[in-house]
Amino acid sequence: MNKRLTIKDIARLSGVGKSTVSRVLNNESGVNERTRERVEAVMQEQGFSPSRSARAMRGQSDKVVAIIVTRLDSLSENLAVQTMLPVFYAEGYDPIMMESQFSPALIAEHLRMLRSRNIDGVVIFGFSGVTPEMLQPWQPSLVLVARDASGFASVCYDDEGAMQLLLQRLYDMGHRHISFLGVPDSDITTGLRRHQAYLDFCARHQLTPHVVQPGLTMVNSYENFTRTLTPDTTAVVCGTDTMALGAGKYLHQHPELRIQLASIGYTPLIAFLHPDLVGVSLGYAEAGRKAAVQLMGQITRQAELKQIVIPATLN
Amino acid sequence: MNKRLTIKDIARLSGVGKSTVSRVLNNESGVNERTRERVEAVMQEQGFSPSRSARAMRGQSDKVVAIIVTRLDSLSENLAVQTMLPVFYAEGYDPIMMESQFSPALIAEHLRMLRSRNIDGVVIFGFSGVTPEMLQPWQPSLVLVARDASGFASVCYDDEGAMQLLLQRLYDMGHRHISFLGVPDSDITTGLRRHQAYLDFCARHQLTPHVVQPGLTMVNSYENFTRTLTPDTTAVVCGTDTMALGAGKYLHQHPELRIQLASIGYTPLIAFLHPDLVGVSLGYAEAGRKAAVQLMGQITRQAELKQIVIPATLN
DNA sequence: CTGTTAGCGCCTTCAT
DNA sequence: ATGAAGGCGCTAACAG
Repeated sequence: MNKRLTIKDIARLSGVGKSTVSRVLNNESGVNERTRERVEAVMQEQGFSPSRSARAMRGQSDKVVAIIVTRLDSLSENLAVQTMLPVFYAEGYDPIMMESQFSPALIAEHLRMLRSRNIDGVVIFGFSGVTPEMLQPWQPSLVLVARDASGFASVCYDDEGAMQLLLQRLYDMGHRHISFLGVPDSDITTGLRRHQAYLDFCARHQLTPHVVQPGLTMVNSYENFTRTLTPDTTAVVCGTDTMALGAGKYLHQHPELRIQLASIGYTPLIAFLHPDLVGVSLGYAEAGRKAAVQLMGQITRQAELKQIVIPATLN
Repeated sequence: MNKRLTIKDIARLSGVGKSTVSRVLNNESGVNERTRERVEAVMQEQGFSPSRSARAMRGQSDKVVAIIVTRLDSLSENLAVQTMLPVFYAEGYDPIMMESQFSPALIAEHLRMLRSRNIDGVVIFGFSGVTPEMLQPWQPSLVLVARDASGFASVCYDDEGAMQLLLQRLYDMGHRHISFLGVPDSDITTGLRRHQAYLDFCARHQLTPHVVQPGLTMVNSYENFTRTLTPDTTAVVCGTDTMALGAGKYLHQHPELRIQLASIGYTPLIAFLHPDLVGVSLGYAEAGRKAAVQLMGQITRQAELKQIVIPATLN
């Protein structure tokens, strides 16, 4: 590892002082155009890049942000992270990743190590169990995704809107007996909110609700699918695409049942396996981008702590 | 943001000199036990943690490694990354993530920015297109996953072994006419190697091979499934679990075909949708852990550049 | 406009 | 066993 060159070297090589090099580096005004060009040329040809640690020490920030996902193999979160990375890199920030595994204790531990690590900001994918108290110290430099909490910046999905979109479409298709196969209410967003939106729609349109909330896995959904069926049922809305997969398997095995399936969450897999399922997309990519931009705003420009809602779209 | 305390503060608070605090911090020998305890107590109660940037500048490393995945939403890579993260954190290294999107150009660009960023090491998930030349500068502090290259440390899956395992099982079940539905040979590992292993097995057991390699997507596999069928065919091995999903959809739609499905790659989803598919696991979790340990070894202990192969296991 | 001079927080001789 | 002093690469006053 030959020693990297420093601004001092660049200064010497281009016959100027260190500070001038520093000014060029930071695009500061007040540098002779000729000098600037000369210095930049030298930096180019030497492939010079300033030491982050040194800059970090002088200023305050390491230019590092953390992204805490619930699980690395969560498809929806991945789609969001995918769009945040470029935003962070574009602003010169390094994103480090951590997994919370749905454990508040782990979140707390991670946040502790992040503080000692002098991180600039955090994006946290929320879940039932993260309390505002534990996030408090990070409030100014934190963006919550998929959950909201008063006083915190957040990017949320429009659960009500998504369910509304789905049901309206089914209604327009002529369905009047639509069952709900969802996640238990213990999960605020994927469970309670979607459940509630379903009930609301039914009330508004004088439909008789029929609800089953067996759990959140494919197996839960598969094994309890029959419970969603009344003699009149013509359509079933699933709370998540995972549940739709469970329901879909049942329907594949019972082709005689002519039930229209619908679900919140539309993945390539679902589209492939169940082409005529009615799905809404929650806008993960959009959410990721917005969250990253919001965090950058908070960190670099003291932007206000907005609570953003991503609109859902029918597929 | 109240300014963090420094070793100077700790020194003052515990009535010793900066250097003593530094020694305690680094567990250096030659410090009076009493003094050490006192200093440690103060650090504890003040919740002190040294500035990484300052240490980094003072010659040590930033303790940052990069993980370059092909795509964040690759399930197999996620499973591997999942096990590497804890290893890195345990050694005090921060893992930053990047996506190559199967683009050699992107890899090159990332590596360039990583060098300027003064990263300590890199894990790269390989794919056809990454050439040893572009990796050369990182050779001592690089671990390749899913590909190998002479002179580089790597952690690979046992494609031949996996295929062998699969075919042997089918053979033991009595199948003598087994078709291969795989990825094109342009992909060295998931395509060529598995294809070759299939041919080898057929030759050894005097079976007539029947090969179809339409592409790597579910749709490719679904639309070309019939081409795998000869009048005698009783089983089909799929090169990847993705292809198995395509084949599985076709079979679900044609229950009259009694074809035994098998595939390399065994996911919870496959297990759920096709319980009687014969699958082998490539050992992603194991691979991730090994890769991380190997990289740490190279960085902190100049460990030799081993080429590790993870054994496949039948499910 | 540009060079000089101080440090930032830490580690490392070198004295004590 | 411990403290004082110097310097890592950079930025931010302050002079010229």
